[in-house]
Amino acid sequence: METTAPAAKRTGGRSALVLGAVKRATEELIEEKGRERLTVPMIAERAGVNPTSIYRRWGDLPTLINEIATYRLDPARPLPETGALRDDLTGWAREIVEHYSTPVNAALLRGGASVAGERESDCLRNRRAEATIFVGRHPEAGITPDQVIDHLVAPIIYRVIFLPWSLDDTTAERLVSDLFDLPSRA
Amino acid sequence: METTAPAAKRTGGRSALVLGAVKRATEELIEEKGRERLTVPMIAERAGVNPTSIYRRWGDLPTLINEIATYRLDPARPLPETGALRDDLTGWAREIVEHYSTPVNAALLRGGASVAGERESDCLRNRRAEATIFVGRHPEAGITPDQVIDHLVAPIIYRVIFLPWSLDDTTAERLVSDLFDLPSRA
DNA sequence: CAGTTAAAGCAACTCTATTTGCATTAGACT
DNA sequence: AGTCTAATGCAAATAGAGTTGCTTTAACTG
Repeated sequence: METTAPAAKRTGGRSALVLGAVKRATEELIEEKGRERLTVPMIAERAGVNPTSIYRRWGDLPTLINEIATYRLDPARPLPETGALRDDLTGWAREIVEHYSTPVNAALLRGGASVAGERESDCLRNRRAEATIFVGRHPEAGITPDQVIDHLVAPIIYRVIFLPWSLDDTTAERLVSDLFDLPSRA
Repeated sequence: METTAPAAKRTGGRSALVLGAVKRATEELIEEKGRERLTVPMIAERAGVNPTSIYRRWGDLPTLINEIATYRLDPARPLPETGALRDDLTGWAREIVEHYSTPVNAALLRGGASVAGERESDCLRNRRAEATIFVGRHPEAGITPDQVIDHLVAPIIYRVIFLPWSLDDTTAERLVSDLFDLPSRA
């Protein structure tokens, strides 16, 4: 039986080159033309690769886009660890805002959005994992991963997608501030 | 010169029928197949309309989807007006959650997301207008439209798009509660 | 209740995405 | 090195999207 992944047999050399070229080409083109005007042959040409190779590897464009969107922000990068939850989250949120301020990444996110829900393709699942790490370090703060998602990640992502012009380098701090300081109101 | 809009000349009768049929067909199909596998000819067939008519009216699929996504939640519907901001927002948020719990509307939203940013196609602009009305009625609460967007609308939309299974009928209240009650923390 | 013409239909055509079978290249393993 | 075969390339075939010119229908106007 093969519950264990089929495991790609050839990962280096030419295959890796193609992979990289396709990835790069997709990123460039999605930024230039946007998700809606992107096609597989277009990517293939830019990558100097045969379209067939793309179809055979990924099956279709949505799959390709989703894969790239998911792993763009390195899941292995170091996370802020200042000792204070608020500072950790501020640094982290800043990084996310900055990341998605790049047109490439914003475009990829929108592409990811259009295929989300259909499969297990939540290209932001890594963000949730990271949020969990942060709050786990400071249980005394009484903040839940869900709250971080709802009040920090969600607003950023929402604005990236629908109101990109509204993002600036004060956004992260403002949101963290809301998260911690929203006073009780009558 | 025609800087002034061409202005549609025929709005009733057959035109209206086509419009309705196309709208309905698009909604059905985007739910069935998802944004990515939707095509104009497909819609035309389901609607019993000639593809040409769609191309000529809307130009392309993204435009069509965006238009439908924008006006799905009737902008003229009555808004909650209980006298208390918190209750208004709770009712409103509930309505939004319920709206997007329908697969059709969720799919349309994702479709809207994939074309957002590229044009003035913020299919959620009406939500912002509504938020402004609510906080405008209760300036004493000290809540801004931006905060409503960030902490109420954004989390809902985020979950609709990426984590649809996480929405339930407690979501709206939870978010409003966070918005009002998030205690100050160290 | 005509006349005008916007909007829809139709059909042939173009263009481009996607598929498929086969040949070629080159990773991985011995 | 040599073998096996996964992965790519190539090219022809298919399919379906989108375009265009023209015809027909029927919504508005007077």
